[in-house]
Amino acid sequence: MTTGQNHCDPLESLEKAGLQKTIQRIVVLRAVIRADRPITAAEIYEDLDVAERVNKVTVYRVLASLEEAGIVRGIPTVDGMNYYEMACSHNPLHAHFYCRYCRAMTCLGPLGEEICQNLYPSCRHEADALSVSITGLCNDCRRNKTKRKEEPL
Amino acid sequence: MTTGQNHCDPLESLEKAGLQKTIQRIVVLRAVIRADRPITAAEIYEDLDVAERVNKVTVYRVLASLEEAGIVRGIPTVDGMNYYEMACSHNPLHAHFYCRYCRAMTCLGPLGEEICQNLYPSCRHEADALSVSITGLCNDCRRNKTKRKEEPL
DNA sequence: CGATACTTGCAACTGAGTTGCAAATCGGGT
DNA sequence: ACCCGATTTGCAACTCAGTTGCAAGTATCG
Repeated sequence: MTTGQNHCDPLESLEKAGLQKTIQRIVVLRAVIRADRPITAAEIYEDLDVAERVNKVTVYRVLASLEEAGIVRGIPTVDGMNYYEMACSHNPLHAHFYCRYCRAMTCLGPLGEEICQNLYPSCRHEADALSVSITGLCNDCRRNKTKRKEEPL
Repeated sequence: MTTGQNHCDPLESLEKAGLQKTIQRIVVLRAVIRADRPITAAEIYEDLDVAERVNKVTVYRVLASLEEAGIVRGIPTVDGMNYYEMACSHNPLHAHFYCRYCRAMTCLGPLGEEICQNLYPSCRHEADALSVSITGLCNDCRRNKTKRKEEPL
């Protein structure tokens, strides 16, 4: 589940959301699209080359406005970091895998209709987000288990 | 899903886990049991009366050792806070509801067998935790929507 | 182009959680 | 019951993701 995000056009998304089309928003949005997997604000900031430098604070603010506009989606992890992905690229109801060692987050694909049907009714509140996350060791980290010096979180 | 945690005995749990039975660990463990819903380290610290004062740092360290020993279970939220609940009180696979306004977390009950069966196989990694969390407004906060001055996160 | 509302960058701050280290406590062996 | 090494605690200082206030800059609309 790591393909097909490139049909999301930054300018078009901002237009539709009624947000001003600033360079900073376009740069951040492009970084999220380019990543093609959920990434953190810090990763976005570090991945920007000198030409498209954007202040770290701005990255946070842009992500917040993009999330509020429904353009990106935030995903929290066990260690309190927030990851962002394009909202347009998936069904809002899908599961993620988070490696507690290398801290990479991958998408496991959309949840089946039956699963969602089963989860929501049990909730007698006004729900607006459903997040399923599986934590553990990814294949790479598991393979390198014996070579590692430090311990996972 | 807020009952039946009191059968977890602090001393017995520590004994079984092979952890030293210090006052601090017992005090923190009692606070988690007393809460009868997932609570944060800060809440635990504030809920302690003068007689059972434990340093804030110790609360974090105790929770970490209790989690590692499998006595309590940590649950992350969208705003990066960690909630803890007794591991013995539920099936490890259950869903939580988190109110993005009052930040109270409640348990929605265990996930059905079919749901878990559906989620795990899609994951080709070494999974050790499955967390399902539904975020939104709880009934109290929804009811008071019109009265509120500040906005939810 | 010019007015106005929104956005950015900077610096200083917040708040959850961590770390280093000396003092206190636990618990197994005698 | 007491001693000693191993573990745990408290304190203070730190880290680090994320936020805030504010002045300067920029987008958009007429």
